[in-house]
Amino acid sequence: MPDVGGIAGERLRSLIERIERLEEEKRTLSADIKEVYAEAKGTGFDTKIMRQIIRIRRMDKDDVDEQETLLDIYKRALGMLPDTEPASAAAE
Amino acid sequence: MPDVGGIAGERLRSLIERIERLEEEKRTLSADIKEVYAEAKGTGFDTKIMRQIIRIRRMDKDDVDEQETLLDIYKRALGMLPDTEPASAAAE
Amino acid sequence: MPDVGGIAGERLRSLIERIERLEEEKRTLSADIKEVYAEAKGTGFDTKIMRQIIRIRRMDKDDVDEQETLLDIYKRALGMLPDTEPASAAAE
Amino acid sequence: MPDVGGIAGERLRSLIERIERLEEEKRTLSADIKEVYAEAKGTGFDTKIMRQIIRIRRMDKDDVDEQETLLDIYKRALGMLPDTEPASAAAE
DNA sequence: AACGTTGAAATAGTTC
DNA sequence: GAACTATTTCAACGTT
Repeated sequence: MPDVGGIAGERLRSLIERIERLEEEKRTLSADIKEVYAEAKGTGFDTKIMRQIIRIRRMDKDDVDEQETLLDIYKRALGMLPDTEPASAAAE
Repeated sequence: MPDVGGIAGERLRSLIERIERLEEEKRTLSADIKEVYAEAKGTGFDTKIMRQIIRIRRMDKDDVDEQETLLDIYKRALGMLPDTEPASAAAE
Repeated sequence: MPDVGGIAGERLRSLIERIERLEEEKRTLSADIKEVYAEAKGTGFDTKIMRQIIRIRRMDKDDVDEQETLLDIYKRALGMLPDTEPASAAAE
Repeated sequence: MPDVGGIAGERLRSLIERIERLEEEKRTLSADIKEVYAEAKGTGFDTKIMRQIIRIRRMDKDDVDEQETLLDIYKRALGMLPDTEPASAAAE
């Protein structure tokens, strides 16, 4: 650690508090998700199956994302995209 | 599932999309947190220790007071506390 | 898997059976614990509180000393501890 | 709770210590299982697959057990077993 | 007996 | 790629 108790202490505190805030937001979202599942269950849906569906869709999406990344690489190699911009900027 | 393909299908889709949106937000926050840790590391801090501090602070914050009263009765019965002092006095 | 159907098959079976035996023993112990709780409940004790006490005693026993030294440095930097005292002195 | 600090205290302590001993044994078994998995991994086996196999075998066994229970019920209904004894007399 | 809650197990992700 | 940590999932338990 660079320094104890001085400026570094303040810096560390700031970093930690930023993380704690972000984690708090994550926890809120987790609670929201839990609520939606509870609502779904109350309506008669099987949440275990829902979880599976969501997992599958996420994996499918990852595959698609991966494909798109590859596609961009090829496009760029072919001069179909500018060299300096990220691929996702193309949709802006 | 209450009904397949009709209104229930729409309802299910809606629930799943809500969850997916919330999970996407969570992923964004996770990425943010990761960034802060990377920044901290770049400044020379030990991220492993930082994680421990954050964990400890979180546990400290957890409110256990409401059940301590009952617990004290049992602890006292077990000799884990003196008969005459309140629980919180034990650490003084 | 290193080899299918030959020696590896026997090896695999042996490993799996060892695990299954250990898990069976675990299940027996869980049943024993459940019995003790049932007995306690029959005698008039509040098993929920008992579980809490057991959890607390387990946590108390956990050894965290080795990492406290490093932690103290950081905690001090965060103002969570006085500059001059060791961490362990705070509980004295 | 029946009584605080007197005989009940001793009784409670005894119950808790019995549970703690059983839980300690459980923890030992868990560690043993972990070791076996580590050994398996070291030999080149895929532990994730192993876990699946063990789960499947356990479920199959549960099915068999359930079948046997049903079988007993039918047997009893048919007078092939005495009315007053449970099928698994060994558990008495 | 269904519900929510909690604790353990498994998996995924991250770091070294 | 191996170990550790964090997250997620699954099962058990008490409760209503």
